[in-house]
Amino acid sequence: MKKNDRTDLCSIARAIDKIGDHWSLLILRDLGQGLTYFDEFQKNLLIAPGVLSKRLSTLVSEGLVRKELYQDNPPRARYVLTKAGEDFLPVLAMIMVWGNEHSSPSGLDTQLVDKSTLKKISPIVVDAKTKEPIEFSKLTFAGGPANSAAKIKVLTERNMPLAAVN
Amino acid sequence: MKKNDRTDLCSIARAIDKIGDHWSLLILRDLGQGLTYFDEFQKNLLIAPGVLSKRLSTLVSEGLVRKELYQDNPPRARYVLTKAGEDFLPVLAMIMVWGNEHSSPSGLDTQLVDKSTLKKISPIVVDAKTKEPIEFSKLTFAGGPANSAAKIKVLTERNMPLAAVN
DNA sequence: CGGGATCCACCTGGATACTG
DNA sequence: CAGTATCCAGGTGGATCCCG
Repeated sequence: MKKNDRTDLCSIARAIDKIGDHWSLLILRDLGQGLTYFDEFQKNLLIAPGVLSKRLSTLVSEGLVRKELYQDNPPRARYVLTKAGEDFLPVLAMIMVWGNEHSSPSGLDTQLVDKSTLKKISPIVVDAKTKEPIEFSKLTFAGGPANSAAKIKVLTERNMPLAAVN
Repeated sequence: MKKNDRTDLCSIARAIDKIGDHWSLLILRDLGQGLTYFDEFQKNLLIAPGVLSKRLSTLVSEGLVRKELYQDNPPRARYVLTKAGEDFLPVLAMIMVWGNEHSSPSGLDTQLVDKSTLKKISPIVVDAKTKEPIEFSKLTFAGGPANSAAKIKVLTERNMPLAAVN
């Protein structure tokens, strides 16, 4: 896929262009579990060091990960999630839910738990206002105030709403 | 990445192996918006036909999409989401939320709206029981009843919980 | 309209070795 | 420990043409 091609059209496409890579998603998952050192990622993911290095620096430059040098000589670093990185964890949580439902033939092997109580958390997506579970069959993605000219063209051709009403 | 490598370890990794591809995610997004014909995807995504064909059949074989022949001669088909495919829309919704927050430099151009009222929906992830927003900093991913031997090894080495408590 | 078949350039990951 | 450097194979996407 040619990067930066449709990045002006849709925040979903932009987000996918930024983090929609297998390795990046798995690294973010591990960061969310508290892994911090280059070596830990490499051992856990069985990823080639060069690839890991590139993925980490991409995540850093995209603002999802912060690299902290905790020692100068020799240089040692740890990686932690930024706010933007933490904000991505709900996506991973819903991926987990989908995987548990539709891609776990031998049973449940991944759960979200409270660190201190170890109680299980079951994430669901609701509307912020009503707290009602969202029925996706009744919804659609629309444009917004900042529609680009190209997006307005696409939406109009497809007879889709240009923005939400109040 | 070698496919089917760590697929026995974690439902997140399995899910990502199944649908964590740029094109597949964008196709699912379009399906969620009601696009149905090969041609529509191709025009909207500017994707090479061969690639689109492969992605669609992968999605079909993975059970997220159903291919319906609505005409025999010449053969014509439409593509629609299955239950598993619809269940993936919450993931896309949270990707949209992240993109709107962290990857929309020129403003809001993608929103989730009710098809009939055009009112805006704001998706958030909450715990199914308490309906409280999830604080991801307090959580971690744990194992589950169906942990494989390999996963038990990893969790133990990292001193992580093997499963949730009740 | 709904794709299948080809061809090719390139990119990317894997493996391995090495270094401060 | 924390990467960088190198090399290589092959997979993948884009482009194009074609067909019922």
